[in-house]
Amino acid sequence: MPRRRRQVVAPRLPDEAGGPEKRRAILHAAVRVFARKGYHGCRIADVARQAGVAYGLVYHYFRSKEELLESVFAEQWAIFIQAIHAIREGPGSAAEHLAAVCRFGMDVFRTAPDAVRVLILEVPRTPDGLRAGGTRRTFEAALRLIADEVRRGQEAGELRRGVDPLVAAAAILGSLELNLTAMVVGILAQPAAAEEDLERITRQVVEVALGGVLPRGRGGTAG
Amino acid sequence: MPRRRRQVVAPRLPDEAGGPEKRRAILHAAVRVFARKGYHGCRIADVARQAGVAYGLVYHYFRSKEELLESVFAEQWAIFIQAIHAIREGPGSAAEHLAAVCRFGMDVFRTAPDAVRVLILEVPRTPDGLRAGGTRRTFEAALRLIADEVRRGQEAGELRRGVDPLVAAAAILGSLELNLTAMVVGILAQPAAAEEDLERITRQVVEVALGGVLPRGRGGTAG
Amino acid sequence: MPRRRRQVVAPRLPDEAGGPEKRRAILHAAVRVFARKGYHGCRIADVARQAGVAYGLVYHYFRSKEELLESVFAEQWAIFIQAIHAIREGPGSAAEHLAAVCRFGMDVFRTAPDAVRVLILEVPRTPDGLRAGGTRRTFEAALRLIADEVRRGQEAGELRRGVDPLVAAAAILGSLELNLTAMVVGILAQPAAAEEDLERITRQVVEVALGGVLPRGRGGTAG
Amino acid sequence: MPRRRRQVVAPRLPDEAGGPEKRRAILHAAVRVFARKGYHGCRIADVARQAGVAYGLVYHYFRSKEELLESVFAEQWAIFIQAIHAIREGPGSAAEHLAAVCRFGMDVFRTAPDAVRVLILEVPRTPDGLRAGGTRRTFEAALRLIADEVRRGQEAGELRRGVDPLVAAAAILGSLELNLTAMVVGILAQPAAAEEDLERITRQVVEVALGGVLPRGRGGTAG
DNA sequence: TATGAATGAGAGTTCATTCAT
DNA sequence: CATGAATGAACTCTCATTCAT
Repeated sequence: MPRRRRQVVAPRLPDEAGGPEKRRAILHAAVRVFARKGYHGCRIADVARQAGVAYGLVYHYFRSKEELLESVFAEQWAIFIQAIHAIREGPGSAAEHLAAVCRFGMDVFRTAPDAVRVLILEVPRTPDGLRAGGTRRTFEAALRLIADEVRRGQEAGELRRGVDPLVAAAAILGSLELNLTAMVVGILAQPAAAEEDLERITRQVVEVALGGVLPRGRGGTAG
Repeated sequence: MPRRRRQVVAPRLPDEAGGPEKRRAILHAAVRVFARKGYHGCRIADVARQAGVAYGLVYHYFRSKEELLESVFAEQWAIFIQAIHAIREGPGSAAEHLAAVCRFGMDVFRTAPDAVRVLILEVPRTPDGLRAGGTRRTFEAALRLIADEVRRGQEAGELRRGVDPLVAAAAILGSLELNLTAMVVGILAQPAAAEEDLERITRQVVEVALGGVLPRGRGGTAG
Repeated sequence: MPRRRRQVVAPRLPDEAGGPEKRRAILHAAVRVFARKGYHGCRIADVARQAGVAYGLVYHYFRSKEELLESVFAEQWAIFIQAIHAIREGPGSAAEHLAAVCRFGMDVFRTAPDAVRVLILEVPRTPDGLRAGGTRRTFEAALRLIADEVRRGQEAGELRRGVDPLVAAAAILGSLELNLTAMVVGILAQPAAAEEDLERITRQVVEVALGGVLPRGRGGTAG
Repeated sequence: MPRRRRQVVAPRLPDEAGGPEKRRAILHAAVRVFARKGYHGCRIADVARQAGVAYGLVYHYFRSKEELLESVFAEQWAIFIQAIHAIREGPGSAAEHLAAVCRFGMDVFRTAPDAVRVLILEVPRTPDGLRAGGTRRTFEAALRLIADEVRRGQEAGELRRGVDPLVAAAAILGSLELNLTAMVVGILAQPAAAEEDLERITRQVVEVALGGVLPRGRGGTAG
């Protein structure tokens, strides 16, 4: 099996969203502040100070604190979803695509741990969290996108059949997420860890997320 | 493969440990209220009203709102960890043990969806969340417990070697958690769903969490 | 002038007020706790703990926290007023009587600094303080008692005439009080200071309170 | 005895130093409210209402209720200390200076009884009162300033030697304070009293504070 | 007498949001 | 666009007081 993974990753973090410079400064500051103090633990004033803009300007660009978080979330997930799309349209099998998705997530953590921190730990804290609103829709969209890729793989005979693609997608994303969480909170290696450590963990996460823990060739499952 | 899973499960929800009756009422009410309105979205008054006690009594038993959440968390996870221990000491292979753990998580959701909701969605939102404090320690303990079981399975030759047990444990718990999340937020079936739906999902979650999505007998991994 | 002061002092601190033992324990504890943490800075629970009695017992003996403070105040001032009476009825001139009063105040501070602390710093903090209620009446009574002694001295030709006895009384008590305050807060010597230091300060306080700062034999006043 | 006292007084109440208009309004309102209901007996809402500003604005300018009281205290004593400095640098003997200080205190009471009420009755009741913090330092500074003037008088031979200047200073301020207290609580004349009453009391306070109650020409002291 | 769990009004503080400039 | 003073509702926590035992 070829080791040419990078060719399907295509991360290319767009280093800006739309809008004027100060708006981006606020968004960028929000990521850092949310990551450091948490959504509920920070004040609009903190974001404004971090962005180097006046208090009131935050409200010029965002209707409310919640909308600010949603914007952060939407922007980050847009990147993630965009990456998934790029990967899907790239070469490789469905399994390779899914692996590339995991790999991309781990890479982003290496590059921008704050953003991952916010996505993983803070986003569900918005007043209605994943229960309703744009955040939930975005989350569901990502899940279905992965599930769709699983289905394609099943149809192509590359992936095991008989598993609900949605369950499989949740398992893959969940594996990725909890491993990221473990890194975020310091149970696994920190983002500042040595390159090879991160690389090794990444490889294992991909391996387990897709291949499970059971030995190859073993018949049924454990349950 | 035999279908005698229940023999290793041994859930036995203890009717909530120590403390006087009113204390337990408050704890129980907190689970419901946190589940319904979220930790940040509810007031102590809501908990007191739900418990049918006076406002001040909450502060008679718990130092602060945060401590109340931590107590809920500790109590719920104690149940989960206790179940893991019981499962480990029961009969069956490591793989069966891990499967039983997943199964137990899904069962609890069926029995007490509010508790799962709080554990999954609310706990990480305490002021310091998983970053520090007893909550983080409890989380890490559970993770290491699972990892230990994985290691035992690897040593016994029942599970694939070459995978960091901690990574594998995070993958298993993450699969479980995100599938539960998907159910909690309604993307997958609700807890009120038909028995057979839940049973089917449970089986699949276990299957994917442990066995991955790659077909049996296939050699390496996808990445 | 004779140096036989002690003969007119007759302090004799009654080491108990009426009521059962536990009541006295509470009163005694209140003095210590009020002295250490202040009336508004302490809770009934603190007093109960210090007294070694149950929470509710405080309310068995005292109608309210305020009544507890008033009881402390009344008891302490009763001692002070009783001493003034004893001094008045003892031998010596009016000036000697007044000096003995000051001396008594300083002596009590040496013996029971906590009690003085409460009288000086805490009593006026009761909800209505010196503005109304029994506390104010007690304070006024003491002031008038001193003023009366001044008047007697003036009539006997021992003290300067032409000064309102009430003003003079306030001046004497004020001198005493602010010197005690300075000691209480540590600007002057602490109660733990060497005997001779306290003795010297006491002598000077008496001297200045009664004799002023102007040199003897000088005609009018400075103003 | 010359009646030219006013030349050394130089009160000149600065119309309350720095800060925007609303800040001063809050400070001014705090003086009135603290004077009327006491520090512990009033709520921030009372101050805000009295100042005609919104609740939250109090916290925009002052970190806490306690800081508000400290600010009131600091501002009032700044005026007092400034007056003492002005008096010291003005013409006249040390005795005249001390008399002018007493006179100034009495004058302020006539002009702004509320401020005096707060200084006398409320300030020591802040959580740590005179025991620690800026309040205690300010108090000590004033005391030492007076003591210094006493020392100068002693060195110039205008005042009796052999008295600790600090004790003498405490006696003078104490005389002043307790006479003010007696006026504040209504035992002596009210600030609304006739001019001549206040003038007479003022004269007597000065006379007693500096000259004591012993007759002129009498040798030793009473104690 | 004695206990301490139970009560609930009250107040300090925070901070998202608005608005005049 | 930009600013930051001004607003006030909301909420946590405290603690004096009551009461059943």
